Amino acid sequence: MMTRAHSIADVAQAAGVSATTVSHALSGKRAVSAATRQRIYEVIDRLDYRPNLVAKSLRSQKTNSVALLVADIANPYYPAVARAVHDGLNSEGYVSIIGNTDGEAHAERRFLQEMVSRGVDGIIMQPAAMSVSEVRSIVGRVMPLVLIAHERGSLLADQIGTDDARGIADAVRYLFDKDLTDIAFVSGPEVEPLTTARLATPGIIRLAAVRKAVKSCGGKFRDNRVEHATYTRDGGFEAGSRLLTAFDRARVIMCANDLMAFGVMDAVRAAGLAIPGDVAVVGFDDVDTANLVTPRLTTIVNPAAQVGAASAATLLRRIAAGPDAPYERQLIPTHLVVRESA
Amino acid sequence: MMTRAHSIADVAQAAGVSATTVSHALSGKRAVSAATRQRIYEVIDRLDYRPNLVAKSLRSQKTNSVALLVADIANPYYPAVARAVHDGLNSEGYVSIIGNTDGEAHAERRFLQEMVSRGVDGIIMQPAAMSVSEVRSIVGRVMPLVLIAHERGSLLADQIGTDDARGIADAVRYLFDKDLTDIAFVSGPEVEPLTTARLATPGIIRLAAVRKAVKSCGGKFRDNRVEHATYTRDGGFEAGSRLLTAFDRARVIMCANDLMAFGVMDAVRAAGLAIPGDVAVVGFDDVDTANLVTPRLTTIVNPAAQVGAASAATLLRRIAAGPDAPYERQLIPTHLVVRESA
DNA sequence: ACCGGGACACAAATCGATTTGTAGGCAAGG
DNA sequence: CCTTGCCTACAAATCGATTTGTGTCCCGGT
Repeated sequence: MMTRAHSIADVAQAAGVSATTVSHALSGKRAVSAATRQRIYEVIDRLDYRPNLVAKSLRSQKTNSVALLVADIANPYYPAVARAVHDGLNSEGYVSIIGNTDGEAHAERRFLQEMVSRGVDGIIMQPAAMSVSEVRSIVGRVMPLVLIAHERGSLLADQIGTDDARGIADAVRYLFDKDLTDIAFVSGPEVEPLTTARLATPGIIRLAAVRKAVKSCGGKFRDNRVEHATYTRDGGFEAGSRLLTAFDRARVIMCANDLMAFGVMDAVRAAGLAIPGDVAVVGFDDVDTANLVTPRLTTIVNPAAQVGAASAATLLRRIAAGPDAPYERQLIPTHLVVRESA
Repeated sequence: MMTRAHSIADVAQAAGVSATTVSHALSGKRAVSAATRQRIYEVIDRLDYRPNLVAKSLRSQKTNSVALLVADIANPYYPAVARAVHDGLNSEGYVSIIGNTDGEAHAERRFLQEMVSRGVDGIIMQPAAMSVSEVRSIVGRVMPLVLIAHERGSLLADQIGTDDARGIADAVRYLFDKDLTDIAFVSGPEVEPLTTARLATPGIIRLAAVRKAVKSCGGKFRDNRVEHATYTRDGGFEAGSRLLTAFDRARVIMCANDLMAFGVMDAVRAAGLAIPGDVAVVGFDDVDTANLVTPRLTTIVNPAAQVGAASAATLLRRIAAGPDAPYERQLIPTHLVVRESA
């Protein structure tokens, strides 16, 4: 027999009071006599009554849920972000609905639509294929929205980004101190000329940071030292191979992420060269694995957990402050961690 | 000015019809004349109307959402599971609410309660601290529930497990072929005697499988070759060190997971020994990193994506079939992948 | 001319909670 | 003795959609 869950009306009837009184007993918004409250609690226990949050949400126009949109939760970087977001919001009573977009615009759009329809109280998103203004046009002006992004222009949402330039400046200075001044860089896939709409990719941002850091150290960055590749170990292997077979082979290679750095290390070994003796390698992100490979990877710490925590905290502030408070932009610092590969 | 989102009533008014007609035009449950439908669609476009899914859920008693409860999404194993679950359910219109329990009973209980109150249509859970019957007592008999677990006893829910014994048998046979018959095993933390209520831990299950495999290969498993440790790299390091400093030092070490295997490899190196020349090491899980360490780790593939996909598929079947269909139990095979460490 | 049956649209009930208006009972104060 | 006000509890409206019952109009068949 399909006994449906009990409703507040069942409780009211069993306790010999009205639903109103039960509601007030639970919420405390109006006084209920001690005797009545006692009776209600007993009935609730006995029937194992649990309030229907869907009904509550409909009435209160608040779902206590937020959406987290990332490219791919199975990537090494996102789980730490997701975990921190989860913890930050959970303690305030929010649950997280997670969406994987694979960086595809239509998936991002579909998810945003769906989340708006579901009435989430806020959205944390790493936009991959959509412009900020397009995101806003879907979610509306008042939806609390935190972007995990590097956007420079005018703000249409709160933003949490990482200060990639800082860690990169550290790294470049460190390399210069070791007299490794002719730095090569493995960036992300080549991308169509930046429209104002689109966000810059990590590869582009980090390349620019290297350029600037080299210059400010008094060095000279050579454009033929840049290789483009996919953000994978294979991409790194190919880019690394090209940098090593050139007539004037690279002696220091920095990479836009750790996965590529692992591929570069493969390429160096395949060329029969030593790390860091012949070629020094520096990564970016400091995924768990960076500390496990041999030699252990010198890299720049990209603090995923901090990004997640800051995103959650900012979203909560936005929900509390309303849509008219000025947008926040926060930069999480990055820093170099020296291990064995450079 | 705070312009609230449009409701079906707004659409009806603007189109000069009743809300009923708009609903029927959208759902197709009853006929609506072509002209009227056309007009309604235009208004919907113009107002950018999107149905409120909370209201829909209240009426239909279906939220098109499922909960995924794991110990820690930031662990290396779960993201792949989560991703597969997400994909399997998303294509059927479900969203996933994710909960991290850290393996703590009270967090598991709290989350289950919350998800029931939120009216999720199903739950996929890796129980860590709760017994199955306790889980059932919270979620109720009719809630579609898929457990990612190894439970042997009577079924109270659908179960997806991995056939750890199979990959372990492969591995043991492989080692015996190389004449490595005196196998040591690094298991998980020592645990109080099993109550019938509690589920067996991976460490216990895998240790038992090794014992059995050794016996069926005609070998003899020695109990002093077992070390207990936490499922971490540090745990593996300590357990490995103990196995190596013993008078009769181990020459083959299998581990309950890859992280421990990495720690064991550290210990072997710290002892100045070669892998696999002096000591062969075998892991379990095949996390991404297993293929990145030096030497590359020989391990047993624990197919997280398959587990996730099977969980999602099973949950969908359960939702379709209702609570009275017999429970399913599915074992995902594991297999050995030979690389360099053994 | 009458009846049967589509086709089409609307009103009202429903899902389960919250919130507001109101009313009865009782005590204190003028 | 009557007013004022507090305490307590209930009835009804509300959130936004779906679903069912009902009614009207119009066409074709006899």
